[in-house]
Parts: sequence; structure tokens; C-alpha cells
Amino acid sequence: MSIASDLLRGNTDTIILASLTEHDSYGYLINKEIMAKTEAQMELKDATLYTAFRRLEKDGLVSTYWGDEEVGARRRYYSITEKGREVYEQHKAEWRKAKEMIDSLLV
Amino acid sequence: MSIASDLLRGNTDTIILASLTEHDSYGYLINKEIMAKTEAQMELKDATLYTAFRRLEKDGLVSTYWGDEEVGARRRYYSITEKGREVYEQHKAEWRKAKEMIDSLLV
DNA sequence: AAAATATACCTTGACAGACGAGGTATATTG
DNA sequence: CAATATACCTCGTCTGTCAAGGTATATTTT
Repeated sequence: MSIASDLLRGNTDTIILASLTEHDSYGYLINKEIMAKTEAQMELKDATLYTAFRRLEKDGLVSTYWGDEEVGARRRYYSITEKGREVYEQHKAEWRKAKEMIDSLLV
Repeated sequence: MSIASDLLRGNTDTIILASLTEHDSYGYLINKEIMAKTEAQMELKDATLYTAFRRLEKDGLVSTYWGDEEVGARRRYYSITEKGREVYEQHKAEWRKAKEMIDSLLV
């Protein structure tokens, strides 16, 4: 992992929600997909990931259910809620704005 | 101030260094300039600013001296060091990369 | 003349998010 | 049968932000 976690902070929840807008998913897979998409340059540490899930659940942005795997390790799936989709769009807008402003300050 | 501080986190030092690459400056002025450039949408809280100065100084990225105002409140000026310029370029590169990766993850 | 505002600096303590380190359990591969 | 991959989880530490408090000088308003 090469990107300072302070640069990701504030985007963790947004990234997870982004992943869930595509399909229901579970922790381990979300992480794998992020690593695949960023060529392993970015990774959510699992402690970070599960902390984020608790937060998202508490805020009603995701709902959760256990998978019915008959074989292999059990999976806890997450699903984005309607509120989650709204918040996701807001976060994305905020991110775009923050990006522009930071860029305008860097010479 | 409308931008979540978690989105700025990790860029505070970079933003201060950016400001100092243009000219030596002092806390109050740096903050005013940031507010002016971002139309007051972004602001570094002064506690955050002074914490950052201590950190930058400790790491040898800035040096400091007292202004010689004969009138008005005293000013503590900061000057970016050679090392500071190098670190600034690195931070900027990291920021560009983080930006790209986050963008690639948001749908 | 007193009060308010602007300039300018600073410290302390609380809080939130990231994550290292530790743990559990199942399935596959060497 | 040991190692690795899959899959989940918690606890405690660390770091950066910032609210709240403080000091001091100069100007503007009442």
C-alpha cells in the first residue's frame, strides 16, 4: 500500500458505498476489488473496513445479512439502502468540491 | 466552512507548504489567503494551523523567525526549507495519485 | 472613554478514524 | 500436516482536528 491513509480518510465510507452501488458484497470481496482496481496500490485494512461497516450500519446507510454458503467460511453481506445512495451522492459531490479547492491551492 | 475536515486531512501540511513556496508568511496571513482563494469555503482552524507549524518545524520542512514589526501584534514568520520543497513535491505527487485512485473507485 | 472588532499568537484536552496486533473458523494446496 | 487463502471480529494505540480557553496590540464604533 503506497497511499498515505490520511489521504484516504474521509473517503473510506464513500468507497465502500460506491462498491455497494454495483452489487451487494461482503468485506473480504470489497477489499479484493479495491486492490484489483487500484493495482494493489490501495488497500483498506480490515480493521478499518469493519469499523466502517459498523458506522455505516449505525447510520442506516447499509443493511446486512448472512450469506447461505453451505461450504467455506461464512460471509456477511452488505446492501446499500436508499439513504445510503443519497449520502453516497452527497459524498461524491463533496469530494469533487474538495478536490477542486485543494488543487486550486497547490502551486 | 463547508468541506469536511476529514477530506482535508493529510493535505493540511501540503497546503501550508504550497503557500510558503510563494513567499515567507505567517499563520494569520496564510489562513486569510486560503479563505480568499477558496471563497471562504475552506478554512484551517488556528489550532490546526499551529499544530501543523510545530510538526513542520520539527521535521525541518520550515524554519521560523519573528518579524520586526514596530507596531501592531508581533508576527512569527515561516520560511520553507530545501527539504520542505522536496517533501512538498512528493506530497503533491502523492495527492495526484490518491485523487486518481479514489476517482477510479467512485462510480 | 469604553466597548467592540481586527490583528496576531498560543496551549490543553477531547474526539474520531485508521490500523497493528491479536483472535476465531473453514477449505485448499503443497 | 503445515501453510496459505478465505472470511469474520475486537481491543487498544496513535495521529490530526478543533472547541475552548488564554494573551497582547491597534483601530473603529458607540
